[in-house]
Amino acid sequence: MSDKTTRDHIVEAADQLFYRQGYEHTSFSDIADAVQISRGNFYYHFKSKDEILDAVIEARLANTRKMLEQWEIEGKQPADRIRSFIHILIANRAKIKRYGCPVGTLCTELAKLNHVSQAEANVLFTLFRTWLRRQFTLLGRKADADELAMHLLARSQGVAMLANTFHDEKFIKQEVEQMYDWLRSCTESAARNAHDERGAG
Amino acid sequence: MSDKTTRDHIVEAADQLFYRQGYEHTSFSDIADAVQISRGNFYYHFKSKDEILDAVIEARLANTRKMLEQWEIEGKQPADRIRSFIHILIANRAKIKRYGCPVGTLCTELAKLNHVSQAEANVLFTLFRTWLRRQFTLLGRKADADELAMHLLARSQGVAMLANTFHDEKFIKQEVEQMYDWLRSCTESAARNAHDERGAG
DNA sequence: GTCTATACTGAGATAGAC
DNA sequence: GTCTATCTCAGTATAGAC
Repeated sequence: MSDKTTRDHIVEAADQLFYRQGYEHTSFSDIADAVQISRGNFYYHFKSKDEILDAVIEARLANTRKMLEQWEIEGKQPADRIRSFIHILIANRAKIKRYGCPVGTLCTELAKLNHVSQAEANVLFTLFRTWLRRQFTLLGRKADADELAMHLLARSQGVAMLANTFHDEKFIKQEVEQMYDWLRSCTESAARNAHDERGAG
Repeated sequence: MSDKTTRDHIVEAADQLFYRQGYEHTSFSDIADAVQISRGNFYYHFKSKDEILDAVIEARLANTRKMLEQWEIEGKQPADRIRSFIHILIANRAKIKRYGCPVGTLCTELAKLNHVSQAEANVLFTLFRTWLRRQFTLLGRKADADELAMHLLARSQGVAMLANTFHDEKFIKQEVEQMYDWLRSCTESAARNAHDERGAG
Protein backbone atom coordinates (compact mmCIF):
# COMPACT_ATOMS: atom_id res chain seq x y z
CA MET A 1 0.00 0.00 0.00
CA SER A 2 2.39 2.63 1.25
CA ASP A 3 5.22 1.74 -1.12
CA LYS A 4 5.04 5.21 -2.64
CA THR A 5 8.39 6.64 -3.49
CA THR A 6 9.59 9.98 -2.18
CA ARG A 7 9.11 11.26 -5.69
CA ASP A 8 5.44 10.33 -5.52
CA HIS A 9 5.12 12.12 -2.21
CA ILE A 10 6.69 15.25 -3.63
CA VAL A 11 4.38 15.25 -6.64
CA GLU A 12 1.36 14.67 -4.44
CA ALA A 13 2.22 17.47 -2.04
CA ALA A 14 3.12 19.84 -4.86
CA ASP A 15 -0.17 19.04 -6.56
CA GLN A 16 -2.11 20.03 -3.46
CA LEU A 17 -0.06 23.16 -2.81
CA PHE A 18 -0.15 24.34 -6.42
CA TYR A 19 -3.91 24.00 -6.27
CA ARG A 20 -4.33 25.80 -2.96
CA GLN A 21 -1.69 28.52 -3.25
CA GLY A 22 -0.87 28.65 -6.92
CA TYR A 23 2.30 27.47 -8.63
CA GLU A 24 4.41 30.60 -8.33
CA HIS A 25 3.39 31.29 -4.76
CA THR A 26 4.46 27.81 -3.65
CA SER A 27 8.11 27.54 -2.65
CA PHE A 28 10.38 24.57 -2.21
CA SER A 29 10.22 25.15 1.51
CA ASP A 30 6.43 24.81 1.42
CA ILE A 31 6.69 21.47 -0.34
CA ALA A 32 9.60 20.35 1.83
CA ASP A 33 7.57 21.07 4.97
CA ALA A 34 4.63 19.09 3.62
CA VAL A 35 6.70 16.06 2.60
CA GLN A 36 9.02 16.31 5.60
CA ILE A 37 12.24 16.21 3.66
CA SER A 38 15.08 18.69 3.31
CA ARG A 39 15.12 21.30 0.58
CA GLY A 40 18.35 19.93 -0.87
CA ASN A 41 16.85 16.50 -1.33
CA PHE A 42 14.54 17.78 -4.05
CA TYR A 43 17.30 18.02 -6.54
CA TYR A 44 17.95 14.35 -6.38
CA HIS A 45 14.43 13.79 -7.73
CA PHE A 46 13.89 16.87 -9.90
CA LYS A 47 16.27 19.23 -11.63
CA SER A 48 14.05 22.28 -11.16
CA LYS A 49 10.70 23.57 -9.98
CA ASP A 50 9.44 23.48 -13.54
CA GLU A 51 10.13 19.75 -13.62
CA ILE A 52 7.95 19.29 -10.56
CA LEU A 53 5.20 21.20 -12.33
CA ASP A 54 5.49 18.93 -15.35
CA ALA A 55 5.26 15.88 -13.10
CA VAL A 56 2.17 17.34 -11.42
CA ILE A 57 0.50 18.01 -14.77
CA GLU A 58 1.32 14.48 -15.90
CA ALA A 59 -0.21 13.06 -12.74
CA ARG A 60 -3.33 15.15 -13.21
CA LEU A 61 -3.60 14.04 -16.83
CA ALA A 62 -3.39 10.41 -15.78
CA ASN A 63 -6.02 10.90 -13.08
CA THR A 64 -8.33 12.73 -15.45
CA ARG A 65 -8.04 10.02 -18.10
CA LYS A 66 -8.87 7.41 -15.49
CA MET A 67 -11.87 9.42 -14.29
CA LEU A 68 -13.24 9.88 -17.81
CA GLU A 69 -12.88 6.17 -18.52
CA GLN A 70 -14.71 5.42 -15.30
CA TRP A 71 -17.58 7.73 -16.27
CA GLU A 72 -17.73 6.02 -19.64
CA ILE A 73 -18.12 2.64 -17.95
CA GLU A 74 -20.61 3.78 -15.30
CA GLY A 75 -22.90 5.77 -17.60
CA LYS A 76 -24.92 3.68 -20.01
CA GLN A 77 -26.32 6.64 -21.94
CA PRO A 78 -24.20 9.58 -23.13
CA ALA A 79 -26.55 11.89 -21.20
CA ASP A 80 -25.73 10.00 -17.99
CA ARG A 81 -22.03 10.46 -18.66
CA ILE A 82 -22.40 14.19 -19.26
CA ARG A 83 -24.31 14.34 -16.00
CA SER A 84 -21.28 12.76 -14.33
CA PHE A 85 -19.22 15.64 -15.64
CA ILE A 86 -21.66 18.25 -14.35
CA HIS A 87 -21.82 16.46 -11.03
CA ILE A 88 -18.15 17.07 -10.18
CA LEU A 89 -19.15 20.66 -9.42
CA ILE A 90 -21.37 19.29 -6.65
CA ALA A 91 -18.96 16.60 -5.48
CA ASN A 92 -16.09 19.08 -5.18
CA ARG A 93 -18.11 22.12 -4.17
CA ALA A 94 -16.31 22.70 -0.86
CA LYS A 95 -12.90 22.75 -2.52
CA ILE A 96 -14.14 24.79 -5.46
CA LYS A 97 -15.53 27.35 -3.07
CA ARG A 98 -12.14 27.66 -1.38
CA TYR A 99 -9.70 27.21 -4.25
CA GLY A 100 -11.63 27.30 -7.52
CA CYS A 101 -11.32 24.70 -10.27
CA PRO A 102 -7.90 23.00 -10.27
CA VAL A 103 -7.76 22.90 -14.06
CA GLY A 104 -9.03 26.42 -14.70
CA THR A 105 -6.92 28.17 -12.09
CA LEU A 106 -3.74 26.39 -13.19
CA CYS A 107 -4.25 27.24 -16.86
CA THR A 108 -5.10 30.84 -15.98
CA GLU A 109 -1.96 31.19 -13.87
CA LEU A 110 0.35 29.62 -16.44
CA ALA A 111 -1.14 31.86 -19.13
CA LYS A 112 -0.28 34.95 -17.06
CA LEU A 113 3.22 33.68 -16.38
CA ASN A 114 3.57 32.81 -20.05
CA HIS A 115 4.99 29.55 -18.75
CA VAL A 116 6.56 26.95 -21.03
CA SER A 117 4.26 24.23 -19.67
CA GLN A 118 1.13 26.16 -20.60
CA ALA A 119 0.39 23.87 -23.53
CA GLU A 120 0.74 20.73 -21.42
CA ALA A 121 -1.68 22.11 -18.83
CA ASN A 122 -4.16 23.03 -21.53
CA VAL A 123 -4.28 19.38 -22.55
CA LEU A 124 -6.22 18.87 -19.33
CA PHE A 125 -8.98 21.00 -20.81
CA THR A 126 -8.69 19.30 -24.16
CA LEU A 127 -9.20 15.94 -22.47
CA PHE A 128 -12.58 17.11 -21.15
CA ARG A 129 -13.44 18.86 -24.37
CA THR A 130 -12.78 15.81 -26.54
CA TRP A 131 -14.58 13.50 -24.17
CA LEU A 132 -17.64 15.75 -23.95
CA ARG A 133 -17.64 16.21 -27.70
CA ARG A 134 -17.81 12.46 -28.15
CA GLN A 135 -20.69 12.19 -25.71
CA PHE A 136 -22.66 14.89 -27.52
CA THR A 137 -21.98 13.16 -30.82
CA LEU A 138 -23.33 9.92 -29.39
CA LEU A 139 -26.29 11.91 -28.17
CA GLY A 140 -27.12 12.70 -31.78
CA ARG A 141 -25.72 16.22 -31.88
CA LYS A 142 -22.86 15.51 -34.22
CA ALA A 143 -23.06 18.86 -36.06
CA ASP A 144 -22.58 21.05 -32.99
CA ALA A 145 -20.96 18.57 -30.61
CA ASP A 146 -17.81 20.63 -30.12
CA GLU A 147 -19.80 23.81 -29.62
CA LEU A 148 -21.89 22.14 -26.95
CA ALA A 149 -18.80 20.71 -25.27
CA MET A 150 -17.16 24.12 -25.13
CA HIS A 151 -20.38 25.71 -23.91
CA LEU A 152 -20.64 23.28 -21.03
CA LEU A 153 -16.95 23.64 -20.16
CA ALA A 154 -17.30 27.42 -20.12
CA ARG A 155 -20.34 27.32 -17.89
CA SER A 156 -18.60 25.02 -15.42
CA GLN A 157 -15.59 27.29 -15.35
CA GLY A 158 -17.70 30.39 -14.82
CA VAL A 159 -19.58 28.75 -11.98
CA ALA A 160 -16.37 27.61 -10.29
CA MET A 161 -14.84 31.07 -10.68
CA LEU A 162 -17.75 32.94 -9.13
CA ALA A 163 -18.33 30.35 -6.42
CA ASN A 164 -14.71 30.85 -5.44
CA THR A 165 -14.84 34.66 -5.50
CA PHE A 166 -18.13 34.94 -3.62
CA HIS A 167 -17.46 31.88 -1.42
CA ASP A 168 -20.88 30.62 -2.35
CA GLU A 169 -21.73 26.91 -2.54
CA LYS A 170 -25.44 27.54 -3.01
CA PHE A 171 -24.71 29.23 -6.30
CA ILE A 172 -23.06 26.05 -7.53
CA LYS A 173 -26.16 23.98 -6.81
CA GLN A 174 -28.39 26.54 -8.42
CA GLU A 175 -26.37 26.62 -11.63
CA VAL A 176 -25.93 22.86 -11.75
CA GLU A 177 -29.71 22.43 -11.81
CA GLN A 178 -29.85 24.77 -14.79
CA MET A 179 -27.14 22.78 -16.53
CA TYR A 180 -29.16 19.60 -16.07
CA ASP A 181 -32.17 21.40 -17.58
CA TRP A 182 -30.04 22.58 -20.45
CA LEU A 183 -28.76 19.03 -21.03
CA ARG A 184 -32.34 17.73 -21.13
CA SER A 185 -33.24 20.30 -23.79
CA CYS A 186 -30.18 19.19 -25.79
CA THR A 187 -31.30 15.58 -25.59
CA GLU A 188 -34.85 16.38 -26.58
CA SER A 189 -33.92 18.44 -29.60
CA ALA A 190 -31.54 15.67 -30.67
CA ALA A 191 -34.35 13.14 -30.38
CA ARG A 192 -36.63 15.42 -32.42
CA ASN A 193 -33.99 15.74 -35.12
CA ALA A 194 -33.58 11.99 -35.28
CA HIS A 195 -37.34 11.56 -35.55
CA ASP A 196 -37.62 14.16 -38.31
CA GLU A 197 -34.82 12.53 -40.23
CA ARG A 198 -36.53 9.16 -39.99
CA GLY A 199 -39.74 10.77 -41.15
CA ALA A 200 -38.03 12.44 -44.10
CA GLY A 201 -36.10 9.33 -45.13
CA MET B 1 -4.13 67.23 -20.78
CA SER B 2 -0.88 65.58 -19.71
CA ASP B 3 -0.88 66.97 -16.18
CA LYS B 4 -0.90 63.45 -14.80
CA THR B 5 1.20 63.04 -11.70
CA THR B 6 3.93 60.44 -11.39
CA ARG B 7 1.62 58.63 -9.05
CA ASP B 8 -0.97 58.38 -11.80
CA HIS B 9 1.62 57.03 -14.17
CA ILE B 10 2.67 54.38 -11.68
CA VAL B 11 -0.90 53.27 -11.10
CA GLU B 12 -1.59 53.16 -14.82
CA ALA B 13 1.51 51.11 -15.61
CA ALA B 14 0.91 48.79 -12.66
CA ASP B 15 -2.69 48.30 -13.78
CA GLN B 16 -1.56 47.16 -17.23
CA LEU B 17 1.21 44.94 -15.91
CA PHE B 18 -0.92 43.31 -13.21
CA TYR B 19 -3.41 42.49 -15.94
CA ARG B 20 -0.88 41.10 -18.38
CA GLN B 21 1.53 39.32 -16.04
CA GLY B 22 -0.38 38.96 -12.81
CA TYR B 23 0.17 40.82 -9.55
CA GLU B 24 2.76 38.58 -7.93
CA HIS B 25 4.72 38.08 -11.11
CA THR B 26 5.09 41.84 -11.62
CA SER B 27 8.12 43.34 -9.89
CA PHE B 28 8.97 46.93 -9.02
CA SER B 29 11.59 46.81 -11.75
CA ASP B 30 8.91 45.95 -14.31
CA ILE B 31 6.83 48.95 -13.28
CA ALA B 32 9.90 51.19 -13.00
CA ASP B 33 10.92 50.29 -16.55
CA ALA B 34 7.43 51.06 -17.84
CA VAL B 35 7.18 54.42 -16.05
CA GLN B 36 10.83 55.31 -16.61
CA ILE B 37 11.61 56.16 -13.00
CA SER B 38 14.02 54.67 -10.50
CA ARG B 39 12.97 51.88 -8.19
CA GLY B 40 13.69 53.98 -5.11
CA ASN B 41 11.30 56.67 -6.23
CA PHE B 42 8.34 54.36 -5.68
CA TYR B 43 8.53 54.66 -1.98
CA TYR B 44 7.92 58.34 -2.09
CA HIS B 45 4.48 57.60 -3.58
CA PHE B 46 3.64 54.23 -2.04
CA LYS B 47 4.81 52.51 1.09
CA SER B 48 4.61 49.01 -0.41
CA LYS B 49 3.58 46.92 -3.38
CA ASP B 50 0.30 46.16 -1.64
CA GLU B 51 -0.45 49.88 -1.60
CA ILE B 52 0.03 50.04 -5.35
CA LEU B 53 -2.40 47.17 -5.70
CA ASP B 54 -4.96 49.01 -3.61
CA ALA B 55 -4.55 52.10 -5.79
CA VAL B 56 -4.98 49.99 -8.92
CA ILE B 57 -8.15 48.40 -7.57
CA GLU B 58 -9.50 51.83 -6.64
CA ALA B 59 -8.79 53.11 -10.14
CA ARG B 60 -10.52 50.11 -11.67
CA LEU B 61 -13.51 50.61 -9.40
CA ALA B 62 -13.80 54.23 -10.48
CA ASN B 63 -13.55 53.30 -14.16
CA THR B 64 -16.11 50.56 -13.78
CA ARG B 65 -18.58 52.84 -12.03
CA LYS B 66 -18.15 55.38 -14.81
CA MET B 67 -18.71 52.72 -17.47
CA LEU B 68 -21.86 51.39 -15.80
CA GLU B 69 -23.27 54.92 -15.51
CA GLN B 70 -22.52 55.45 -19.18
CA TRP B 71 -24.37 52.27 -20.16
CA GLU B 72 -27.28 53.39 -18.03
CA ILE B 73 -27.45 56.68 -19.95
CA GLU B 74 -26.93 55.18 -23.40
CA GLY B 75 -29.39 52.31 -23.06
CA LYS B 76 -33.04 53.32 -22.96
CA GLN B 77 -34.33 49.85 -22.16
CA PRO B 78 -32.82 47.59 -19.49
CA ALA B 79 -32.34 44.93 -22.18
CA ASP B 80 -30.20 47.38 -24.17
CA ARG B 81 -28.07 47.98 -21.12
CA ILE B 82 -27.57 44.30 -20.46
CA ARG B 83 -26.55 43.96 -24.09
CA SER B 84 -23.90 46.63 -23.42
CA PHE B 85 -22.53 44.37 -20.71
CA ILE B 86 -22.46 41.32 -22.96
CA HIS B 87 -20.86 43.39 -25.71
CA ILE B 88 -17.66 44.07 -23.73
CA LEU B 89 -16.67 40.48 -24.50
CA ILE B 90 -16.70 41.43 -28.18
CA ALA B 91 -15.15 44.86 -27.72
CA ASN B 92 -12.27 43.46 -25.66
CA ARG B 93 -11.97 40.11 -27.38
CA ALA B 94 -8.35 40.57 -28.46
CA LYS B 95 -7.20 41.36 -24.93
CA ILE B 96 -9.39 38.67 -23.42
CA LYS B 97 -7.88 36.12 -25.76
CA ARG B 98 -4.39 37.11 -24.61
CA TYR B 99 -4.87 37.93 -20.94
CA GLY B 100 -8.35 36.82 -19.89
CA CYS B 101 -10.83 39.01 -18.03
CA PRO B 102 -9.09 41.68 -15.91
CA VAL B 103 -11.62 41.32 -13.10
CA GLY B 104 -11.79 37.55 -13.06
CA THR B 105 -8.07 36.88 -13.29
CA LEU B 106 -7.28 39.40 -10.54
CA CYS B 107 -9.85 37.96 -8.14
CA THR B 108 -8.69 34.44 -8.89
CA GLU B 109 -5.07 35.34 -8.22
CA LEU B 110 -5.77 37.20 -5.00
CA ALA B 111 -7.90 34.30 -3.79
CA LYS B 112 -4.96 31.92 -4.29
CA LEU B 113 -2.56 34.29 -2.55
CA ASN B 114 -5.10 34.73 0.21
CA HIS B 115 -4.31 38.41 -0.18
CA VAL B 116 -5.64 41.05 2.21
CA SER B 117 -7.09 43.08 -0.69
CA GLN B 118 -9.18 40.18 -1.90
CA ALA B 119 -12.39 41.73 -0.60
CA GLU B 120 -11.69 45.07 -2.30
CA ALA B 121 -11.09 43.35 -5.62
CA ASN B 122 -14.30 41.35 -5.26
CA VAL B 123 -16.19 44.64 -5.07
CA LEU B 124 -15.45 44.91 -8.78
CA PHE B 125 -17.61 41.87 -9.32
CA THR B 126 -20.24 43.12 -6.93
CA LEU B 127 -20.48 46.34 -8.92
CA PHE B 128 -21.44 44.38 -12.04
CA ARG B 129 -23.66 42.03 -10.08
CA THR B 130 -25.66 44.82 -8.45
CA TRP B 131 -25.95 46.76 -11.68
CA LEU B 132 -27.11 43.71 -13.63
CA ARG B 133 -29.55 42.79 -10.88
CA ARG B 134 -31.14 46.23 -11.16
CA GLN B 135 -31.46 45.89 -14.91
CA PHE B 136 -33.14 42.50 -14.60
CA THR B 137 -35.49 43.91 -11.99
CA LEU B 138 -36.41 46.74 -14.35
CA LEU B 139 -36.92 44.09 -17.00
CA GLY B 140 -39.68 42.64 -14.85
CA ARG B 141 -37.72 39.73 -13.39
CA LYS B 142 -37.64 40.98 -9.83
CA ALA B 143 -38.00 37.55 -8.21
CA ASP B 144 -34.90 36.02 -9.80
CA ALA B 145 -32.97 39.17 -10.74
CA ASP B 146 -29.91 38.26 -8.68
CA GLU B 147 -29.91 34.72 -9.98
CA LEU B 148 -29.99 36.00 -13.56
CA ALA B 149 -27.25 38.52 -12.84
CA MET B 150 -24.99 35.83 -11.38
CA HIS B 151 -25.81 33.49 -14.25
CA LEU B 152 -24.76 36.06 -16.82
CA LEU B 153 -21.62 36.97 -14.89
CA ALA B 154 -20.64 33.31 -14.67
CA ARG B 155 -21.17 32.75 -18.37
CA SER B 156 -19.04 35.78 -19.25
CA GLN B 157 -16.29 34.57 -16.96
CA GLY B 158 -16.38 31.08 -18.38
CA VAL B 159 -16.19 32.39 -21.91
CA ALA B 160 -13.26 34.70 -21.08
CA MET B 161 -11.45 31.86 -19.32
CA LEU B 162 -11.71 29.39 -22.17
CA ALA B 163 -11.07 32.00 -24.86
CA ASN B 164 -7.84 32.77 -23.02
CA THR B 165 -6.79 29.14 -22.58
CA PHE B 166 -7.58 28.09 -26.14
CA HIS B 167 -6.59 31.46 -27.65
CA ASP B 168 -9.89 31.47 -29.49
CA GLU B 169 -11.75 34.66 -30.40
CA LYS B 170 -14.31 32.86 -32.52
CA PHE B 171 -15.55 31.06 -29.44
CA ILE B 172 -16.31 34.42 -27.83
CA LYS B 173 -18.49 35.50 -30.75
CA GLN B 174 -20.27 32.18 -30.78
CA GLU B 175 -21.11 32.33 -27.08
CA VAL B 176 -22.06 36.00 -27.17
CA GLU B 177 -24.74 35.20 -29.77
CA GLN B 178 -26.13 32.58 -27.41
CA MET B 179 -26.16 35.09 -24.56
CA TYR B 180 -28.16 37.50 -26.69
CA ASP B 181 -30.63 34.69 -27.40
CA TRP B 182 -30.81 33.87 -23.74
CA LEU B 183 -31.47 37.52 -22.91
CA ARG B 184 -34.31 37.61 -25.43
CA SER B 185 -35.91 34.60 -23.82
CA CYS B 186 -35.60 36.34 -20.43
CA THR B 187 -37.33 39.41 -21.79
CA GLU B 188 -40.12 37.41 -23.40
CA SER B 189 -40.91 35.39 -20.33
CA ALA B 190 -40.92 38.61 -18.28
CA ALA B 191 -43.38 40.15 -20.73
CA ARG B 192 -45.57 37.04 -20.51
CA ASN B 193 -45.56 37.20 -16.72
CA ALA B 194 -46.55 40.86 -16.79
CA HIS B 195 -49.36 40.05 -19.22
CA ASP B 196 -50.61 37.17 -17.07
CA GLU B 197 -50.55 39.34 -13.98
CA ARG B 198 -52.55 42.05 -15.70
CA GLY B 199 -54.97 39.38 -16.90
CA ALA B 200 -55.30 37.91 -13.41
CA GLY B 201 -55.59 41.28 -11.65
C1' DG C 1 10.25 64.80 -5.90
C1' DT C 2 13.79 62.07 -7.82
C1' DC C 3 18.06 59.84 -7.65
C1' DT C 4 21.95 56.22 -6.14
C1' DA C 5 23.54 53.08 -3.00
C1' DT C 6 22.64 49.57 -0.12
C1' DA C 7 20.39 46.51 3.40
C1' DC C 8 17.65 42.55 3.95
C1' DT C 9 15.02 38.67 2.73
C1' DG C 10 13.59 34.49 0.60
C1' DA C 11 13.75 32.12 -3.53
C1' DG C 12 15.89 28.45 -6.60
C1' DA C 13 19.85 25.80 -7.14
C1' DT C 14 24.65 23.38 -6.19
C1' DA C 15 28.41 20.79 -3.60
C1' DG C 16 29.77 17.49 -1.01
C1' DA C 17 29.49 14.73 3.50
C1' DC C 18 27.06 10.81 5.28
C1' DG D 1 18.79 8.65 -1.06
C1' DT D 2 19.06 12.13 2.25
C1' DC D 3 21.30 15.60 4.70
C1' DT D 4 23.71 20.41 5.77
C1' DA D 5 26.01 24.22 4.15
C1' DT D 6 26.42 27.50 0.88
C1' DC D 7 25.91 30.19 -3.44
C1' DT D 8 23.55 33.33 -6.44
C1' DC D 9 20.10 36.15 -7.65
C1' DA D 10 15.92 38.84 -7.69
C1' DG D 11 12.69 40.98 -4.96
C1' DT D 12 11.07 44.45 -1.52
C1' DA D 13 12.34 48.08 1.15
C1' DT D 14 15.29 51.92 3.40
C1' DA D 15 18.74 55.86 3.87
C1' DG D 16 20.36 59.73 2.51
C1' DA D 17 22.37 62.84 -1.27
C1' DC D 18 20.76 66.13 -4.64
